[in-house]
This record gives sequence, C-alpha cells and structure tokens, in this order.
Amino acid sequence: MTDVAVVRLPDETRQLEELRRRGVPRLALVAPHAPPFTPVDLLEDWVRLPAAPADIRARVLTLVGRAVQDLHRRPELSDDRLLRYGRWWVALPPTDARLIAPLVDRFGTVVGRGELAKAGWPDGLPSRNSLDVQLGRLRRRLDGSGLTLRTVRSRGCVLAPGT
Amino acid sequence: MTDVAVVRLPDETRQLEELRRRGVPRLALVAPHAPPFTPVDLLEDWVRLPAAPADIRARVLTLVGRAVQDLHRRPELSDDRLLRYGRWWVALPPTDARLIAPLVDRFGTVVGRGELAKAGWPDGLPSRNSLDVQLGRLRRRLDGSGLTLRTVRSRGCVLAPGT
DNA sequence: GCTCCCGGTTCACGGCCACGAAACAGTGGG
DNA sequence: CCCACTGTTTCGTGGCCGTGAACCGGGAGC
Repeated sequence: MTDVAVVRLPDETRQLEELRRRGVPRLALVAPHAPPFTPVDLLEDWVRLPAAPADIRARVLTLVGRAVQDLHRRPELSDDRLLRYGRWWVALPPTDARLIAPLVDRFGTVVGRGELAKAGWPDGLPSRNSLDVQLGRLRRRLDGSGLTLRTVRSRGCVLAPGT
Repeated sequence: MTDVAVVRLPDETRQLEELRRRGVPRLALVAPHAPPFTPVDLLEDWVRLPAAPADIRARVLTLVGRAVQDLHRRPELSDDRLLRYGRWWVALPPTDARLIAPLVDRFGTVVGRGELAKAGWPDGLPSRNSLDVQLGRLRRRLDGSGLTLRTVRSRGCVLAPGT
C-alpha cells in the first residue's frame, strides 16, 4: 500500500532530502518559527505547527490520493479475464473481456465501433444493437473502478480514467 | 498574468465552486473550527486559519508556479476528435472539431472569421449566424478546460490559455 | 445628445439519429 | 435446478445542428 512519510522541519531536513531522492510522498511539519516551505513536487506538502491531527491526516490523505493516481496508470487485462486497475479488479465474462481488450490496449484513445464489434464477436455481429447493449453492460461492470467508458459520437469509444 | 483566488471557508463555498468550474487557481482559508479541506485538483490548496501572511503567500506562490507551468502547454486535437489540454480532455462533435482545428493550429493568435467559416463548413455557411452560434457552443464545451475562446472584434477569434 | 446599425451573443425550438436502458427469452455450466 | 451470460426487441433520451429572433454594447453619423 502507498505510504506517506512525515518529517519535522527544520530538524529532519536530511531525512526530507532522502525521501525526495527516493520519490516517497512526504508531508513536512514546519516548526512555528521556521520560514514557510516550498514543495519541490506534487508528492510533497507541508503544514505549519501547531496543527490539529485531523488537518495533518487530511493532507496525508491528499498525498495518498495523488500517489495512488500515479499508480493508476493503465488498466490491464489478464488472460484469465481479470481486469485490474490499481487496487480495483473484476472478473469479466468472455464477451466483455474480448470487447474491452482493444480499449485497454489503446487506453485513452478512441476505438471505432467496427473494431469493437470485430473484437467482441470475431465471427460477425449477431444483431444490429447487441454492441450497444453489451457496451452498456460493460459500463455497469466498470462502476466504481475509476475507469469510464465514454462514447465519442459516431466515432467509437474511449476508455479513460475518471468516474 | 496568472492570479490566485483566495476564498474563506465555509462562508464562500459558492464562490469556490464557481472558481473550480472556471479552473482558476484557488487557495481556501479554512475557519478555525471548520472541518479539514480536501482539494479537488492540483490548482487548489488550503490553509488553516489563523495563518501567518508569509505562509499564505508561500502557498499562493506554489499555486502560481503550478498555474504558470500549465500556461505553456498547447492543446492538441487528434483526428478522432479528442481535444486534449494537459490532463483535461473532451470529445468534440464533428463541426466543433473542424471549427477548432485552425485555432489549435495557430494557438494564441487570431484566426479570421472567414477562415473559421471555411474550416467549419467546407462547402458554404448554412446561415448567417450559424458560425456565431457554433462558436458559442464550442466556448461552452471548453468550460473548465483552462482554455478560452476569445473574440477580437471585427478580426476573428483567439484560442488561448486562461479562463 | 440622440439614433441606428453592425458585429456579436444568447436563447428557444424542432428535426434527426446515434446511442442507451429495460425487459424478456434462450442457453449452458455448475 | 439455478444462475450467470448473452441475444433480441422496443422505446426513450439526449447530443448535434440548423434556424429565427431577441438582445446588447459600441461606434458612426446626424
């Protein structure tokens, strides 16, 4: 699991540098009279002491969120039809798995309906509407995953991060 | 120049939402007894009151830094009508996509109305004000993107960073 | 000053069509 | 048998786009 390091400044400046070097998400607790802090990257935040535990926790959670977002780079589909995205996963039925394969493959870009149909039903679409229906079901299976299946009208679909 | 909005919470929650919608960098000053805050994006930060002016200034500067980094991005339009700008994106309908192409192409400079009409409707404008109407719709689709479509009276339009 | 027009913006309406949801039936595997 | 999966139909909805009209600020001209 993702963890956030907490350091006290200016006492633990050396540790802070080490954490930066290793790319660990980190929160600096800055002493009352020390000068304000300037984060060097997005995995770094700070808070002025004294601070309420709840405030510190909130900032830690924000950093965790950013770090997790980083981890959530691309979904992947294993050959046993498990779709994983970060810590989330589902087992997909055969059709959905075939259907989503090209979308995972070209994550973030548009895949045409024709190609989707070809992928989902290698030997011909059973009916005019079945692609839409199946896409709807797939969409529902992605609920809560952090992935969205969006349609680009008259072009196709995009699988992208977002709710 | 880039500016950071400062709002007080929980009093100015409505203003905060407006700023979020417009993609303006914003710092929330959270009242002593209010619950901790959770930023929704990277152009948002917060600080617990009471806070030293120097601390507030430091956070504002951090936000300015992030916003400025954002400024030298360029939007790009893929041939499947996905318009991307940083990590933001939309799927544009056909007319809007044709219309915005020259604007993306000459990002930050004026494109004449004639040329826009030509781009959007290769075989003749359908009606007197359809260009304006379509520009209006396009403008709305860019809401929250960090891009603005500005008109330069009697000259044309500019697509530029900003709200 | 006043008016009028020009360039631009916004609204509401309606037609078209792509897409989406619900509901139901058939099928096959555990 | 039961349940998940899939095919099929029907119907609704919402996006896209053209159109007309109202509106609005700023000049140009009187």
